[in-house]
Amino acid sequence: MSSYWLLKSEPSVFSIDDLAHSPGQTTCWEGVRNYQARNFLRAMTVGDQAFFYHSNADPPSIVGIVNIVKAAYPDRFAWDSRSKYFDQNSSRDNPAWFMVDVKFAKKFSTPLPLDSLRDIKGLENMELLRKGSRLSVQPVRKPEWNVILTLA
DNA sequence: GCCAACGTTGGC
DNA sequence: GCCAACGTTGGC
Repeated sequence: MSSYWLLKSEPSVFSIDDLAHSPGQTTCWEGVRNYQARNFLRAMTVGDQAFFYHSNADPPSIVGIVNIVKAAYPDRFAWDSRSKYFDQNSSRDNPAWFMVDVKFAKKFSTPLPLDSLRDIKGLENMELLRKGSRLSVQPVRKPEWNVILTLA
């Protein structure tokens, strides 16, 4: 039984087009530095799907779908002192942070702006729409997934 | 640019 | 263990 997720990225840093133009249309999803988000990353399995969300965008929107193609493994950027994701508390012996690999699956012909999702029936409890929600990796319930697919 | 919401840090 | 201070996220 596969699961559904939502991944946030600032398009000025890494957009869905960047992913589509990456080698093999695949990238590692590095830089998650929040424990709850990390735990969701570790719960992912190959075959899971995720919405690709553009945060800090105009307008912030769900823009497509990616597939999880590699389950969680240590985030090596946490070990790189030159990386902005460096964390001295993460060691090779005892990694604190993890990443998965995601592959481009689909770009919606029309993005779904955050604002347009707020009054959609069936999305009332979606994490993305919760006031103050900041999780960059979040689970999506199957009914929510299906509602959004229908919209797209 | 503002600021609300949230997570983390560290003094006590 | 509490909580104030601080830093970050991300919508607006």
